[in-house]
Amino acid sequence: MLSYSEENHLKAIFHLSVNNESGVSTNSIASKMNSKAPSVTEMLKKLSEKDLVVYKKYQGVLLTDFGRKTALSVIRKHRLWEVFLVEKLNFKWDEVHDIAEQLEHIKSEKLTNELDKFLDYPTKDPHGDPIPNPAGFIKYTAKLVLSDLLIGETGKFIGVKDSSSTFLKYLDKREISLGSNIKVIHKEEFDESIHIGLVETNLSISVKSAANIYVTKL
Amino acid sequence: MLSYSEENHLKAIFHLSVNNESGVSTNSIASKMNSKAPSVTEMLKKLSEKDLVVYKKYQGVLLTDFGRKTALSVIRKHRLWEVFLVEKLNFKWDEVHDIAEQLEHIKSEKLTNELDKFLDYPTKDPHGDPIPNPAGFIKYTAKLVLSDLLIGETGKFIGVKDSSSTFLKYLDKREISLGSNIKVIHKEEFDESIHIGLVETNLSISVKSAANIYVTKL
DNA sequence: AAATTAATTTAGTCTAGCCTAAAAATTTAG
DNA sequence: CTAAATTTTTAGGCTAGACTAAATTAATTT
Repeated sequence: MLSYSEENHLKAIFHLSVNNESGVSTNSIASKMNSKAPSVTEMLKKLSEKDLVVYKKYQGVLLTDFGRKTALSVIRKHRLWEVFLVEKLNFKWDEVHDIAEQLEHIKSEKLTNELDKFLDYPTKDPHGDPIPNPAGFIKYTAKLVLSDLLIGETGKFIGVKDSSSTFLKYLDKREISLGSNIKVIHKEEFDESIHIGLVETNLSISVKSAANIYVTKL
Repeated sequence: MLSYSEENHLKAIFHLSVNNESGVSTNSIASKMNSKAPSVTEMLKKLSEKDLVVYKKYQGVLLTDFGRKTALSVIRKHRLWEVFLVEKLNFKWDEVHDIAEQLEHIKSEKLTNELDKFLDYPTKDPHGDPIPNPAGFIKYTAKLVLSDLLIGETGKFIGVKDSSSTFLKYLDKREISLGSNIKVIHKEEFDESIHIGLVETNLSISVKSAANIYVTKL
């Protein structure tokens, strides 16, 4: 039985592994966990004891298959609960993260699988992130960021990179929502802002925003 | 922000207060919590600091209004989640307790209230226990135990005193379920067993069981 | 390649929550 | 109304998980 802290560390390592095939650093984990390096070192020793990670001093850390599966089970729960909150309890996509952070630690396989069934086996959470299946398999969708589209190209908005409540609320205000088809009309050289067409309406957003919006080319 | 342990102690004190208007003993709390007296003493000091209980050494403990409200908020969540598990996720009434023990600590008033709405404002949990309203008000129903009914009297089964999974499964097997109308046909003097009529069918149960079934006289 | 800088680990401390054993207070009984 | 029994509290210890400060290892720079 893993503690919340152990599960959270596994999750952090999982997310950091995406860009760090060779090993995740102690500091990067500490920064993601809002803790300090010595706390992480101590935890890595414990996770290593339990065969959840492969850890050698000063060498960074990587998940074992078992650790990866465990992390994915937590992520699965997190994302299923997010769907539940939005689909069934009228939450907005910017309100669900903190509650899902709590719910993801509830221990009951039956609960997770019944929830999955109740939600009719969703494949994406409210931010467009894929939901792992019970075996820990994740179906990744090819994606690029909006700012990578060229003028004249159109993409379908399929996810956010920055899922901060601030950014999500901003997207709401601009009426840019998951599933929208976005066409790049023009790129302003001066301030690098990007003029986009949203089905019918045109609007302009910053490169920073555009770099946080995942799209698939149409 | 209260810890799980603090919330659990408040809940235990609340439940024990029902039969102990004058003050709940350290040992009784320890036994309900599956812990030891010194751990309870320590916790009582902390809860007292936070004005959740009134505690004087060697004198037993009672909840303050604030403590009572806090306990009821936890109980409310516990029972709402139980309803959710049974009504929406196909759980049986004997499977929900342990999961609700985890879910009851999730912190989000909005979540609780939206869940309440989603479940259409249930007033009882799957074991017949009343669900406190958001203000912490509980509507108690007059009830007596089945073994208190006299021969010839009929009662409606409205709750269980012993909600152990063993007993609940036993009731399932005997096909005695919440809402059944139960008529006492005969009481066996020899072994004190009670013959009851369940709408049409007649069956016999032990006094022990009958003392764990709450009914209202019809 | 040595020296400086940065990252990581070790050492030692703290708090929450639990425990056992011993002491103190209260209750019960003779 | 004392003496024994019971209950409760205190004292002291343990573990998990966090921290700061110091030491060590690795990486970078000159």
